[in-house]
Amino acid sequence: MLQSTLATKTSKENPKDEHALNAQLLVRAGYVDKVLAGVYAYLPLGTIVLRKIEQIVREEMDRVGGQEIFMSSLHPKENWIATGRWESLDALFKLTSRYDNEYALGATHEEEVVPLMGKFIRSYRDLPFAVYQIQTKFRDEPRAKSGLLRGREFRMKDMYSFHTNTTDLDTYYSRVIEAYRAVFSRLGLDAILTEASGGSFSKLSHEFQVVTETGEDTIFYCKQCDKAVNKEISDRGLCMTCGAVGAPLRASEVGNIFKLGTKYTDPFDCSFTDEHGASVRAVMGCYGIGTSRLMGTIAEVTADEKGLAWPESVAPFSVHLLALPGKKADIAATIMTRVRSLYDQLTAKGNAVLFDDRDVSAGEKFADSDLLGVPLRAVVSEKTLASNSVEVKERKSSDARLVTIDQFLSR
RNA sequence: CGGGCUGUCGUAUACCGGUAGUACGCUUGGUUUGGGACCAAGUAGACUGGGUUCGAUUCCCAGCAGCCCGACCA
Repeated sequence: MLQSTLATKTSKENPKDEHALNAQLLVRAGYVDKVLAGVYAYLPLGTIVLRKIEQIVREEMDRVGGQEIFMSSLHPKENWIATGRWESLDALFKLTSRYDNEYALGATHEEEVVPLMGKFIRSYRDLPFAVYQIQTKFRDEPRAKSGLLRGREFRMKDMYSFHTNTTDLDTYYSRVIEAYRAVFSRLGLDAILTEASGGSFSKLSHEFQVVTETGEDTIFYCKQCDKAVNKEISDRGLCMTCGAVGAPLRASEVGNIFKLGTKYTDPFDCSFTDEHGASVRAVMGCYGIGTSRLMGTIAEVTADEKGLAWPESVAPFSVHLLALPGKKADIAATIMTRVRSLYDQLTAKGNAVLFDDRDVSAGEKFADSDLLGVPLRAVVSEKTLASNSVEVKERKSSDARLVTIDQFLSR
């Protein structure tokens, strides 16, 4: 799109109410805007990035047989009473209507998905299956912090699998681990499989952790096993596999998976009839990925002192085209004609191009380009046109090179 | 939820118990144009509620909001 028509602008100043790098850069570059502590609005650029992240997650969940659904955010109180979490989950947002009815805002969806899918679980022939959704979650966090890494309203993919027995759950659980690896790999992240506490869900769980100082978790990483253990279950940092002492690292948890067993099928009596005619409780697993936290984490770990630097897979555009028309009116007109034509051709070939056609200084265009973090920058000026070229530079590289327009178009 | 810090033009900041200044932004005009250009003019501000005081943006109290540390959490 044309940068002159982009609905947002960049800012030179860091917002004073943001301390975390991801939030400072995302706000300055106009990807998001803070609404409340831990609550952000997604602007045009941020919406594209979030959507690209969620599409990658969606594709990998589909690949392991997940069926996408979309549950409600407004929940009946009774479901949360049934599991005891109306009282025990401190972070649950509760609200009272003008008719004095009480509701919960969805902090997670076990209380919804079990009664919902339980309506269709009758026979062992109906199992296994997995359903997932990508949705906004609400958690009344006592302390929102670190920009997009810990919000009170945030985006999450949550998948729930239903099985006839724990062996079948174990098999599927392993497949999801591989699906998660694929997600993080496509997002350009090095996510470490980490053994962790199951919290209120189960004895143990697995997390995927991305190493960053802004992260809230401390993990002990074992190089030999390429695995880690969360400090919450191992104060001494011993590897759960080989027993070696791991290196302590700060990390951001971008995924978390649990074997729930019958913890949630019990209270809702979610059962099926087995081959022998007996009624058996269904067994569950649940699998979360915080997609808005992922956006913050990617921003955080890829940024440099000049700004954001998105990996191609989630970047809002693949090419940032800068026109530097210069001061001579006749030459400037020629340059703008040529660069508009180049923009049209790139777009026609399916490139997502951000075209800086604004009438601002070259320095401002370069600075904005670095801040926005589009993976490839292409500059057209009097100099480059003299050799019928564009100057190309990867955001993460400091070397620019001249490439002929034909080569650039056929890259 | 405990502890600490902070609330001033759109943004970032300064000063002050006596009519609030600077920079950026924005508007207009002119000069500029390969790393956030320059000149001129204009634009716009003290979180809310109490209290002290002749007078409060400044001091005190409360509320609200934000940030940081801790506890908690995807």
